[in-house]
Amino acid sequence: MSQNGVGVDLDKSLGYLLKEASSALRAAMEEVLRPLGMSVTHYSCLELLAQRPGLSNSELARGAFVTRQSMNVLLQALERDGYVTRPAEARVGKVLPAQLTPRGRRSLEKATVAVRSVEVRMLAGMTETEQSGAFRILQSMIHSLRDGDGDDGA
Amino acid sequence: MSQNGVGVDLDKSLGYLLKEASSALRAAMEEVLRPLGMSVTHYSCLELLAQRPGLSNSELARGAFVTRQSMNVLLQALERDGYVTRPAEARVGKVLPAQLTPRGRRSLEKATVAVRSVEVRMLAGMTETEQSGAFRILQSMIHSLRDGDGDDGA
DNA sequence: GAATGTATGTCAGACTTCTGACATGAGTCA
DNA sequence: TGACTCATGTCAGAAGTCTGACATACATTC
Repeated sequence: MSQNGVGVDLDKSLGYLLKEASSALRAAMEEVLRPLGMSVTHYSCLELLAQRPGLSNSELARGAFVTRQSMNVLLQALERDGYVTRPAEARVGKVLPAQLTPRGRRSLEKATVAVRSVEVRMLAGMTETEQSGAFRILQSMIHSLRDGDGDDGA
Repeated sequence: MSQNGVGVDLDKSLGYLLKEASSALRAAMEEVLRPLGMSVTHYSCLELLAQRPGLSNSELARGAFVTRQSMNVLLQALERDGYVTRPAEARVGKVLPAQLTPRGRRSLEKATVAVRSVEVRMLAGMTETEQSGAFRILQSMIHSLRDGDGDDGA
């Protein structure tokens, strides 16, 4: 079970640790959202719409880190069940701005409380300084990863 | 596109940022692994086996953050294609220790190089101190999230 | 020794997400 | 105006992952 001395040192890889943390966060969120009959992507979509009303399907997809095809499947279900509304036709271009219905907003309320409790638990034992340090570091990672996106920027 | 002043402040959520970073890492890994015909889970499985030969299906699943059923599907394919071997019968219990074949090891080599380059890119612009800080912070998050796993430990 | 609890490997089916493809609309540029 | 590029919404099929279930094997307890 412990290190075999091979040398690649998975135990010390920040990438692995990042994946581990993200996995733990997702699991914790799933756990508190399940009783509400909501998946993480489902919640993400609603939360995004609450904070930025009028987001399009593609924008929601980017915000929830899935493809626009996946988000479309979800959005159609949410629309069918009355959590979200979209105009039948686009006022400009093809973009259909989505809005939460009162039902969607109501459904989101409990979920937000549950998710926030998870985030609070995650941050437990970290000082303010450490939290802002984590913020900076994660942003640095994101920027570095997206910077050279396969093509060298030479 | 920018903050609407609603108040939940997704932009400042460490949970969201963690998901964003993890998503960027996964995307970067997929990008370099795709030319090698390998998925992230596929690579994770091989890397785990290289570092800890003899891991069982269930242990590999935990290491790659998927269910043992998902890992089983992958393992059977890897076995069929000659990247991995498992004994036909368990020497003790039901555990079947898996091993990389020479072909599996060869296949892993290029992938390891590719993935390491991604990790190096991710860490670019971070000092040693920041990296160890990131390490500690991520571990703290993981521990806190798993600590109270739904039931209060009272 | 028997009963219980826990962990494993595996099969089957359902669900989610993805890749590929197409048509449409806006913006740019000659 | 016309050609070109880019982004969007959407459909269809494929691939990956999950939940549920079952049989089996070990450990603990009585």
